[in-house]
Amino acid sequence: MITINDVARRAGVTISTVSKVFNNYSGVSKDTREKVVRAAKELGYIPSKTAMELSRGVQPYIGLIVNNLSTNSAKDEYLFRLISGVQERVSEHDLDLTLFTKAQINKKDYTYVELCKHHRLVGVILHGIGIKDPYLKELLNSPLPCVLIDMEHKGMNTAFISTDNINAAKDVVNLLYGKGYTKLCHILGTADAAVTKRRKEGFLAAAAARGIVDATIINGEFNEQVAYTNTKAALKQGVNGIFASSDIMALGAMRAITEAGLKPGHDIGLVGFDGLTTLEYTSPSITTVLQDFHGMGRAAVDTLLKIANNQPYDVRAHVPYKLVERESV
Amino acid sequence: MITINDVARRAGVTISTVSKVFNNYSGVSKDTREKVVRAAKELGYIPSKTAMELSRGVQPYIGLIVNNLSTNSAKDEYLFRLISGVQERVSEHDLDLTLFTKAQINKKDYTYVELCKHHRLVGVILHGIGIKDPYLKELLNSPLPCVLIDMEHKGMNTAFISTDNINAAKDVVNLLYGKGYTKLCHILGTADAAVTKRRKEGFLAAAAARGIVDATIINGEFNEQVAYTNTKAALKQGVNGIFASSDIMALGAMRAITEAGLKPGHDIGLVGFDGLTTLEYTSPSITTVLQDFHGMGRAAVDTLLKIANNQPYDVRAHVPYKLVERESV
DNA sequence: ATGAAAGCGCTAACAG
DNA sequence: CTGTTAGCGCTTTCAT
Repeated sequence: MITINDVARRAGVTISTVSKVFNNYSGVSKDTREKVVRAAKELGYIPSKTAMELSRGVQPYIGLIVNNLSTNSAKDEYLFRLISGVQERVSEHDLDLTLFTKAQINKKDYTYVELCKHHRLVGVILHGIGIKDPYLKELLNSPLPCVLIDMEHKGMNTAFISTDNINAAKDVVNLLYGKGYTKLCHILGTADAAVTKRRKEGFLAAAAARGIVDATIINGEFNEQVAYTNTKAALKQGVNGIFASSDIMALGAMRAITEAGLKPGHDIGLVGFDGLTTLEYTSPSITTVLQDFHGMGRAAVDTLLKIANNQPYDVRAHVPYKLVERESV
Repeated sequence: MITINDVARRAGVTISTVSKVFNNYSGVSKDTREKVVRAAKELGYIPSKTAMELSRGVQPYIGLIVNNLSTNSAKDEYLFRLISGVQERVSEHDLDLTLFTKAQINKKDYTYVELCKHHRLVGVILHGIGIKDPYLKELLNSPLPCVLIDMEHKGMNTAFISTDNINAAKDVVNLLYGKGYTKLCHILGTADAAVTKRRKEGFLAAAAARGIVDATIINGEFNEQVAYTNTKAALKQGVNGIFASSDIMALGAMRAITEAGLKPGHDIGLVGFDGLTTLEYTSPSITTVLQDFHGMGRAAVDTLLKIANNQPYDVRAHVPYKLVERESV
């Protein structure tokens, strides 16, 4: 490995001069600078990031912890968008992203705090970690900067980022209502998820505002099959405007609807939540709330750095969503 | 930051003893070991990865360079699977994954080789980097271990991993033929992609084996719209068995077919390539070749480490695929 | 079994 | 402007 010493020797200067050149510091004559640059190029010198980090004492890594990376289901799509947004913004800040999954961390029985310290993370972005996680609390109560995506646990240096689930849900209800679907039904996600609660909240508020008090609420657990089964039952009760709390569940609902001989967008209105590409290609295509996970990823990085740098930051931030109207309403 | 010195002081030993304890070396009495462990725990000591790396001189990172992470199209799905496989296997080896995109690298005008050196990569896995890339050649000709996914450029410490595109394409043809679709049409991907060539090769070989010499070949450029347009024209020529070189193009072809008043799986056979979830949800659902990108990611990591450790490795390896038969044939 | 000391590659005062 | 020197936190001989 070519080190700063090799370059110094070749250029006939000392290592501190070489260091100055590579850090673009002033106080190096043009001549020397050129000599150094030439020597470095000839030797193919690349500064060691490790040594820089150690001597500078900086921690140029941002962690992203997600529940699972290999579910192999369609809903991975938004996780991908999240990763892509985080990665993009991290690299714009000249930092590196380090990706972790919950399973992998647990296997090494690290706590999250230990993980962050060991990996020199300035902070960590979390997604899909349930509050039941034993180590989450410790992390949130530590001074380590955290940004939670779609989660709402309080912590000391913690911020939340999500879609404005309440208003999005209201928009959905208003859309359904506006199209004449008034026998409303809401398919819930898993009960402990913050997004489930918020969307339900928005749904109920908007329904009430329209004078609807007999809306049906069923469980879907963010699962296609469960949504399918329960929708089937709900259809027998005569609902005609279904708002699923996730696209996966909308897909299940759609199957139930079709099998019941009904036609979404005609006899019945159906809206999902997430923005999976797949919903564009079904027949009929399904209306959904398009969440900007890429944007959330970017925002999360910025917020994290603000926290880390003791700058003022919003504890709760929303990223714009878009209600995409398709054939199913 | 708590360092090894703090622990040593507290435990009443020297840092070399602490180091030995944390590396599980022999030559430390049970008593001392316990003292050290206790002191470390009390202080919340976590060893610095940076310092370990520097003093050991090791490079525990594996790079994954992809063309682009933010295309926001359905085909991101397989990229996600690739990342997830790489990440999983990398972590099983107790290494870290560092993710790069081509755009981001170019912006910093690094060559890939420089990037790898600076980021202390033991090697790099590449996907979607065109041979026209000016820095790719340099990388391949360097001693740096490389594994290429779906690419076929030779290099000095380089291996390729992909689906067995030729045989998969043959299987597709045989399936279509077996179902009675004999007026075959193949929609090509972008001309310079290795996978395009291989799939075409398989298609032609299998068609010829069946005595079909008048197969239609059209361009699709891995683009839904292009595939749609060209399929429309091909349909007028009377083709009835279409093999698209990617699922995205199959989606375009499907639209053309439907608009022409034909019914896939009835009047016409349609098969895609990739395994996008979306194809499961279209009506009719579309038959496709399911590629195991997760497995490719895992295999890539293993191969990379073999190259890095001077172990024998297969320059070319295939990961099993699965022809998933659905309603479109 | 334990400790002293050199060194990994680089940065950053401080001298000259 | 350039060089000297003391770290950064840890590993690793080599003595003791």
